[in-house]
Amino acid sequence: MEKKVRVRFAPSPTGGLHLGGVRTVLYNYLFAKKHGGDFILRIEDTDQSRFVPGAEDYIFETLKWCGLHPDESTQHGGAYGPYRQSERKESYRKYAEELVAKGYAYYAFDTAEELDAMRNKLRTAENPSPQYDRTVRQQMRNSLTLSKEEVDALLQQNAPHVIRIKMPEGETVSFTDAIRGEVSFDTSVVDDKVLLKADGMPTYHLAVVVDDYLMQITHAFRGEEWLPSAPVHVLLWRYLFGEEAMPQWAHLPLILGPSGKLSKRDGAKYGFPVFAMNWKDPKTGELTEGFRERGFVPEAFVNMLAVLGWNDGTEQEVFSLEELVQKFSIERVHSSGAKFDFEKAKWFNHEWIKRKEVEELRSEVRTIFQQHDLEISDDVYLDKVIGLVKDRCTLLPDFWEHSFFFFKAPKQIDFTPILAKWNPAKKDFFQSLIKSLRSISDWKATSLEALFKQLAETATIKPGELQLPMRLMLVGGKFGPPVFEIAEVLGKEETITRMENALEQVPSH
RNA sequence: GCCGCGUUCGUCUAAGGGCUAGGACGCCUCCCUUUCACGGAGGUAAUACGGGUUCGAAUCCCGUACGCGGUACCA
Repeated sequence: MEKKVRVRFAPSPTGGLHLGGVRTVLYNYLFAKKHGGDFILRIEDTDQSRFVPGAEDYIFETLKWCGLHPDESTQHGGAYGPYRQSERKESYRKYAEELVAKGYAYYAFDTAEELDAMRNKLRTAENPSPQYDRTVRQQMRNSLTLSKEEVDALLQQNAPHVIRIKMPEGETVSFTDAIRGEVSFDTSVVDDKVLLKADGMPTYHLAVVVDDYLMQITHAFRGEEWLPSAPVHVLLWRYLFGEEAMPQWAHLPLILGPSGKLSKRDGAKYGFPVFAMNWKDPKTGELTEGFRERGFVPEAFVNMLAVLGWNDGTEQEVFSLEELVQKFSIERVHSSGAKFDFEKAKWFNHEWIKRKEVEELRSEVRTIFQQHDLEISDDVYLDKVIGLVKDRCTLLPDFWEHSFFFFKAPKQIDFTPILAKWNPAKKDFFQSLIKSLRSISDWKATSLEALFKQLAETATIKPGELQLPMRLMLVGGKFGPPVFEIAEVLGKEETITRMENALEQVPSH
């Protein structure tokens, strides 16, 4: 039977999208694509106080860069919209009221001060975080302790209130996690979570259940930090829509930093990015560096993220997005957290730069050069250069140091590496080399090398002793690809010009 | 504190009762190359601890330790 899958990811627009968040989206995306299902993105903006302007656009831009952009058809209009929870506000209250009517939830009128007072009173060394649970709800101001008349009156006059779930006592709630297998909880130790806030917005707990039901979500992968609240969600499904209709869940392991959970701070502290793209918080002005700006190609970023906690069982490590879609399976996702290793991330980028076609790198490399005030118009020449140096570049900005000399003749040449062994015979050699180069018709690295060696033999100088001077003349230092390949790309005119200029500069004894 | 989830080289991982625990990153050595890389060949290094079950345990069970997460009108 064909599987009809609809997965969802609900990024919060409250500040960037860290590695773990992108990976969650990625796994949801891979699973949906593999099974021919829809990949729905829901925007969780029910906490207006934490809303950060621009964050939503940032999330969509990030996913676009990664190649994970949801289909327009599943994101705008369509049968399951709207996709922004603030726009769905009205639909939640109804379900919360239904729960109250059925006796599974209750109104609570406690003020923030009253809640504080309760927690302060109950706090002890053994119980550092007192919960609003079955042991205290009878002492609080809610529809379980107040008379029906009082409750009705309070509701009538719009007294601020929330709706809390009434956790049953002594029940074991369990469900099967696609990664961890059966997980169970004792309801006695779970608190009476708020479902509907005083401002009428749902909390995540109510929203996720209602939305998953309304959007007919079949599978939902989310971070491990949600595991402890899973029993609340199971119960809500049971009370509202029936547990059979509940989506298949998978709780993804966390991505860890050098010391504990990966944080924005780690990035700054250890010098690696933690976001896909640069993110500047408009409220604090704080900038978090992105992989894109650091010089990563999206293929490498996605690849690196995918295998941080998943593998296909073979020894393959480099996967394209298409391959990942094909090979991904949620069962092979690890249950333990993975520490992020920037060195390995760089290795993936190196691999991808090597694998990518020259044309695919063109615009990125052009951007790098522009950052060094170098505008390149000749695509054919640029392509040759990229083809010659891409194997030596780990990050995109490396293209500059590995190829700037193809576009700028060296102004000053450091001759120190060859000075000690420099002599008139060598100078003669290069002068006759220039003469021969002028008349050579086949300007290819192999031909140039053959000619070079032949002339060296005639001059009875070891070719090896002449290659370094040649390199210095062409690029100005001890770096770059094989010297004759440089000459080939540079072309006859430029090569000869550079050699002549350099020969004039060599200090003679 | 309580609840939950985890634990194989430094790191990411393979091995789902049975060969000398395999691969990759990093690091080291050598080869190639009279630049530097790429590439090639080697090397280094792990089943947290203690009990069971079994002819046989990294693998199954129990306990301990450690790590992480949760314990908000945040997601």
